[in-house]
Amino acid sequence: MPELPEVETLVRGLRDQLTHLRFSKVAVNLKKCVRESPRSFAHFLEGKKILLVERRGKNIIMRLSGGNALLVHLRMTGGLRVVPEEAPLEKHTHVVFSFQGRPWQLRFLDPRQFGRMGVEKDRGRGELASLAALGPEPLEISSKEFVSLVRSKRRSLKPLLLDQRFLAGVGNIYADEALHRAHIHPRQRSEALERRAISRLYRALRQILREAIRAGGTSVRTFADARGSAGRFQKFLRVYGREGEACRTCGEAIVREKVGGRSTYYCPRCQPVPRLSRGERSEEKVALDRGN
DNA sequence: CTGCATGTTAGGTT
DNA sequence: CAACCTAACATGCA
Repeated sequence: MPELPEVETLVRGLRDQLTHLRFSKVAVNLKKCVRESPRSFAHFLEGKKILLVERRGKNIIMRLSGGNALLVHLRMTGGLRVVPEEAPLEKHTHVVFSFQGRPWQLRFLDPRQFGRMGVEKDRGRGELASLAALGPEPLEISSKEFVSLVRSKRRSLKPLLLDQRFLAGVGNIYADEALHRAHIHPRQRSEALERRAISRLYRALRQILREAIRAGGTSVRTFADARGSAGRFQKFLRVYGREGEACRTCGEAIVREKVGGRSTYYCPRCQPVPRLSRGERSEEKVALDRGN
């Protein structure tokens, strides 16, 4: 499940191998992966040069000449690999890019077929319309901005962290890991979070993301970098996927629970249930008095 | 066989 | 409008 650190890992590998290359042939085997018709997609790209490879949230952006860009979103199980052209086509290979003067290919694989790509022209200053709604990058936003951003919302923290309009790039794994490191319960309401706790979350989130990038991402199921190597951050996960196992901080059993419709792992001792504010307590009391 | 997992979006409700 | 909920997508795995 590629989130910010996995996409960043992939982008770094692609940047090394693809910058300055020119597409020679683009073959689309599965129509729905590509926003345009396979013909116009391939025709558009063939002959174009890759100027830069970058990341925005969980999106991969390959900048081409004339303000054009190839955008790729891996969703849940998508992957990009650079392989020798003679390598046998792996199952679920849906798009194959070849390059002028290079004996290897870039291949897009995706067992679940949720990943999407498309070409797009920017609206000036490199701004891409399909990325306009994304929130700030967690590794670029300042602590001050983060505090006011959290304060501007009235939601539980877990679904808030997963909302790409709030912050770009955080997914289920790193949301849980950051909340655990910051000692904050996933159901804690953003509007009731004190400044010190918001700062803790800010630091925890950034630390986790940086460490995960350094480890080459987390490979829980399928993630691999551009050369096909797995990440190493799964060894450092403290809560994600560890239901029933001992918390590495306090020994308590890690709990799994749905929050905002998503599986959420946390330590009930390190991340205590948020204390209700005065107003919420009285509402609770009214509900109890009504016989709930 | 059943149900569940992931990320996103669309659609509807509160 | 903001927040929230559910379904849909396709496949592999327990």
